Amino acid sequence: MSEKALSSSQRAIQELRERIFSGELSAGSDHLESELASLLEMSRTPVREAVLTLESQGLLELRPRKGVRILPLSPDDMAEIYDVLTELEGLAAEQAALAGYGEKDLAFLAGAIDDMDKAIAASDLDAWADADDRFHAELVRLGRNSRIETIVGMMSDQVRRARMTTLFMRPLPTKSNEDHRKVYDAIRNGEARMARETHRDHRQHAKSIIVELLQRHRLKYL
Amino acid sequence: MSEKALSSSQRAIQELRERIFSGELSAGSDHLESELASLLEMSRTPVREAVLTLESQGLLELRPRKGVRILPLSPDDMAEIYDVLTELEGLAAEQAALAGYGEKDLAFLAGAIDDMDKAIAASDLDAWADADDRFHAELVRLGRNSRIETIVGMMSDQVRRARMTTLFMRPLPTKSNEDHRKVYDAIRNGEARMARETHRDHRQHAKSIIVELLQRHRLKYL
DNA sequence: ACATAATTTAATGCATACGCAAATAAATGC
DNA sequence: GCATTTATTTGCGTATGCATTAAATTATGT
Repeated sequence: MSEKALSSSQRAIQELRERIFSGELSAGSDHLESELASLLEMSRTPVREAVLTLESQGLLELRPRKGVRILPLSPDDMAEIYDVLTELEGLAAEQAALAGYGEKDLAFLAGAIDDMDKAIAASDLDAWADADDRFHAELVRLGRNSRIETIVGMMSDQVRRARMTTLFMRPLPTKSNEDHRKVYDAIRNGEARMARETHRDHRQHAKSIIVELLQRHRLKYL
Repeated sequence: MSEKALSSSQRAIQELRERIFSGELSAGSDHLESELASLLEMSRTPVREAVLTLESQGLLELRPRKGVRILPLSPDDMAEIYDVLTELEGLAAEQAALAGYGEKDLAFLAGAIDDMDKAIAASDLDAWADADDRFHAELVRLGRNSRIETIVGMMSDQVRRARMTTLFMRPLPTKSNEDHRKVYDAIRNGEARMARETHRDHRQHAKSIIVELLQRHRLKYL
């Protein structure tokens, strides 16, 4: 078997991430290093390293003597993040279109789109969100820019927790998949400009929906 | 006086950065944690923290038992980074134009442009690079997206060392400032699309010059 | 009673120590 | 002489303890 004995700091990163996404460590809450250490049943050292890493990824903030604060996201933060995603994924879509991928290369992307259809048919929002993540991650991968992959990954993480909430507040994203298919087709046909602009519009649309939703519900922070 | 006693890990980050940019820690070189610790005259703990931070910023890489490697940049890396800068600064320029800044708000930006002119007149490339940095940093600041500021800062750091080399290999960037002024004017006049596209072209032009320069000189890594 | 100073508390930043695992060198077998 | 095994070294990951310093609390003077 491939039993991978991962180090304590790796485990700390992983477990803290999970607990942040699940909401067990809720946005805005403060936690002492020693508290997290005993929670994860390890010493402060690996926790500290994990916390530094997660800070650089924008998930939390170190406030000396106050503890580690899980960063809340305001509507403005969401807008910022979606703007970054719009630009970088837009470029990725363009580059993917220019790469001249064949059907086989795009099979995974197509699969994610199909999965989203299925999830919508089954009204399974978690499955939809999962497939949506795969679509966006794969799109960026096809763009072949490792920096963009990293940045988009970080930004996606930051909105993951907040999206959980908003996902259940809005109607089923049935129209969303039309956009995805348009992006797919543009990439498949090498229409770079079309791929970029279609995806841009898609993301900007998502941004406005979410930001308005948050503001309408007076959710100052998530 | 404002003597700010900064912590050892802060100092480690700062000093390591300086030594990376100066080339004292050259690209591709490996260094043991203990080696860096004695270099900075502190224990391994703060260097370790600094090294983790710098790794997340893309300046170096941790290779267990091999030491920390100062990351070299290939022409492809430069292309990746410039693509990211193009997109995000382009958006920043657009947003800055939409913000409706007055002359006072843009004074710092104008100052940087003037400094570049002076530097070129004096053939002072270091001063030019410095003013160019200020221009780009200020542009991004005016775009009012803290994530973009952070990312652009990181990407600029990554190319800083490499740019030192290329700067002295190419002709004086006299034309460059025409672009800067066009961007300035577009922002000043609220011409969002113009601001974005002018700046995009500017960055893409810089990208092609540098990448071709590196390839022509067969510089595989910097 | 209020403001300020002194004292205590407690969380962090850092140094140090140690065990493990990987890399290297030495030794043994064929 | 080469390969394989065993010993040795060495760098890293983690734990732990202490020093530092910011915050909280109490004390003191007006």
